[in-house]
Amino acid sequence: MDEATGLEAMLCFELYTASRAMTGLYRPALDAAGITYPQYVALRVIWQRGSVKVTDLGATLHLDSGTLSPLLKRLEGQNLVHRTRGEDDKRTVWVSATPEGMLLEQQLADLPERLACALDLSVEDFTTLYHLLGRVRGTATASNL
Amino acid sequence: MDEATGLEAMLCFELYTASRAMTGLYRPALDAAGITYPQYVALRVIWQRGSVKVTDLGATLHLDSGTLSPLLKRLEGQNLVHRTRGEDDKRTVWVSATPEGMLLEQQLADLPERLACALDLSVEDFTTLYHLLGRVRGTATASNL
DNA sequence: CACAATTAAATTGTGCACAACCTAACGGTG
DNA sequence: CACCGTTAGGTTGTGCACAATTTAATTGTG
Repeated sequence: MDEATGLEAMLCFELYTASRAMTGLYRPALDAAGITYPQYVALRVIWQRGSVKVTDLGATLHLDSGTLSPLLKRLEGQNLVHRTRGEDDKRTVWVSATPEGMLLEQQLADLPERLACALDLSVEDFTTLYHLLGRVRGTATASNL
Repeated sequence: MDEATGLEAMLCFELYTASRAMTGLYRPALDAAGITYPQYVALRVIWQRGSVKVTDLGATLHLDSGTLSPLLKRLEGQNLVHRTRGEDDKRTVWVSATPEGMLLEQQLADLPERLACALDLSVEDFTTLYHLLGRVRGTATASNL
């Protein structure tokens, strides 16, 4: 259909570009808040759970400590989160939002809904896409070729 | 459904994780070939078109020179591509595959089909997902909130 | 209790994504 | 021809993604 690129049939490429386009949609609002998209999704988990172990955060976001350690350090540097070693198990680090970090939750509360609307998908298409993506992630994660 | 994360309703997060899971599926084969996923998609365009201007490559992949310049430099360092300044317009740089780079095309020829099968999606689901992703990318790229 | 195996984070190193800036080349107009 | 605005790539700097290694704390077993 389009000009020949050798990429037509690659679902992976569509995922790759759609994902980047979508985070680009979040960028203006997140820039204004002074955070990045990965920082934002980490904050959402922290907001929701109150206090999270780094391991659990990583399991939820599918990110390892190599990504999360510096990311959380930057959030801590901005006074958005607080980190403390576990008292029972001193290996674990608990992350929670500071008062300043909690303020951000209110400021960004309408963001996902607002941007989902900007996509101009029907509820059916949105739901279909959402579930197919979940299936792809599940299968791809489970696969060990 | 899952444990509460504050991420349930975020299509963007599903895209973000599904995309990373999918490129992870490509990783073993690409590691064996000595290239990364972004290098692979760039090579696919180069294989298809024979010779490409950096600008056109960037338009196809939705990447700018800040990403492509070092990426192509690394591919050139591996003797997979060759870069030459345009004769008519010396600002443009043409990229093409070396013989060694062309060999890779054969070696990786069955990759997308093989991995698409690993996803275990019906043809209908695959097509639906593919087109919805295209719509999302199009809308998200066009939006300027 | 001592010690090996495991686990949690952090660190290091490579490469991508993207913004901001820079330089060279081109193209048109006076 | 000289100048100005535009275009093509490259460079720099920040932050993420991920593999591999390191360190410290914990757990299990003899």
